[in-house]
Amino acid sequence: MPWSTRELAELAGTTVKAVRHYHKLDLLEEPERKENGYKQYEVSHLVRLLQITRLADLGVPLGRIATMGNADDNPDEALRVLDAELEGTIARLQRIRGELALIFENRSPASLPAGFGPVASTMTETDRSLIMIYSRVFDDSAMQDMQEIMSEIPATEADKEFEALTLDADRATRRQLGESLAPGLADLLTKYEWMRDPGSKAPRGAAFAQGTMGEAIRALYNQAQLEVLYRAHLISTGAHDQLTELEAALDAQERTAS
Amino acid sequence: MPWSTRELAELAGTTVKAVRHYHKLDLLEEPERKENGYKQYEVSHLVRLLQITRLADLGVPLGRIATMGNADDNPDEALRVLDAELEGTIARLQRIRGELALIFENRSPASLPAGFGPVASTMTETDRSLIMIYSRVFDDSAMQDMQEIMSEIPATEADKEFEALTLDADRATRRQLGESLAPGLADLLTKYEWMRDPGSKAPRGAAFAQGTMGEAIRALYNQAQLEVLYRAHLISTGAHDQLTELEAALDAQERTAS
DNA sequence: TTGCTCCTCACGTCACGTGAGGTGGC
DNA sequence: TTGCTCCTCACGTCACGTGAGGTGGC
Repeated sequence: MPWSTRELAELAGTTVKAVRHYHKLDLLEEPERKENGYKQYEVSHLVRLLQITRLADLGVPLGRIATMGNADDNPDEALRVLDAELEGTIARLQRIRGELALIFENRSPASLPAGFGPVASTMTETDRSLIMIYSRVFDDSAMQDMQEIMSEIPATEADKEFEALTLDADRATRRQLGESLAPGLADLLTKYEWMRDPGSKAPRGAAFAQGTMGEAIRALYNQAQLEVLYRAHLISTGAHDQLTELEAALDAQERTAS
Repeated sequence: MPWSTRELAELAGTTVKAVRHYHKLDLLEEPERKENGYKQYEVSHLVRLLQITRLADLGVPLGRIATMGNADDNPDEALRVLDAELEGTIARLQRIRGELALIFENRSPASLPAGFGPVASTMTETDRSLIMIYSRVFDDSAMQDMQEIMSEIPATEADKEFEALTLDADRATRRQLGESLAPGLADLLTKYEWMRDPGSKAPRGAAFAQGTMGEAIRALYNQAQLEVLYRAHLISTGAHDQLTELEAALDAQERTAS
């Protein structure tokens, strides 16, 4: 007594839909039918179906099963290929699990690049956004340095004040804060020479790096913070002329406003 | 200067199509557009896109990313789930690699159930088909026994003769071969008690097992072989009456034919 | 008649990729 | 005008799953 589609599927440990799918792909021959159109499967179909499901369970794509013939031949090139693919997949998944382990260990947000986990708790949302963007612009050595900075240099009072600085901060406050931040910035520029020329650590070019960094900083800080950053930058690089120019421009602005 | 779709995608290390896909799934907000309809992405979009690609790279499904909010929160339940899934996936793939290693080691056909690799070379195509089908009908202990039989009991002259037996084999040949095979079969029935009642090792029921086995055997052996098997079975189980009946039936058949 | 099986489309899933067909910018 | 970019559908991929809508068997 031949088998119905359901019986065949259950014998092979698969589903009716899968069997029909294999017919459509010409992996499995269609059997004779009864007068009413019902399919009648024979042992040959079962054997073939078992071959298909075995290979499919091993992870061989159906398209490859088709070209493997009956695959009862000896260990095929296709299986070697599959094995190599599996090796790669396993390695990739294990790397991911490694990253997840670090995330769990540090309770760090998943979106930070690897390595910043341990210092994530000391970072503001703005810091994190900047780091995410920088990691797309700078090379690994630069990111290493930034990580070092984050973990080794404690936030000063001035840093905290800077973070909290609002748009309406007055000029004296902005000037003082710029001056307070300058020494720390100068230290950084001494310790990390490349920061004077960040483009040198940007694989996609200095112009690209400058543009992206600028865009990020302008979006993430308010106007008062941007001025303070600019002041600290000018002081720490000894650009006194430009500092004088800035003060003059602000004088002019105030006069216009009043 | 805001970014175009392509620029944004490249900054984030992904593709234009992926970005558009995230829009369609409402994972990423659509930016303002220029008069000509071109999209203009800001830093906020880049930050969000980097979050999305990071999670997607970790293997979080996009639908889950959507419900994770900005996912900048601490290690989320979703990541624990993901980690557990990864653990399972890796284990499964490693099991598969283990099976592949056995296949390579024994140069055995992939479609045989695990364990039959080492004896595959001694098996005929018919043997392999039978084993594949039996493995869907009998439990592991029964399959273990069959493997033992295959590996420990060498093929006799009679076995080889049986395999080669064609439909036109004459009655004397059939009778002799049945008698030659009977002692081996009797040994099996002594050593493996359950073979007298194979249904006892069939998780899906004795009737199902009988039906499937019968179907398989009838399809894989020719009429002469089937008769020889029947003879050996009757002799080894001591069913002399039925053997006499068989001979009588064959006598009658010959008379009719002549 | 009822409930169950079998059949054949056709569309859905997942994360995009691949054109098609049209427009804008230089 | 040419070549390149951007845009929006619409369909394809992979291995089936999920109905829909209809028929046969008891």
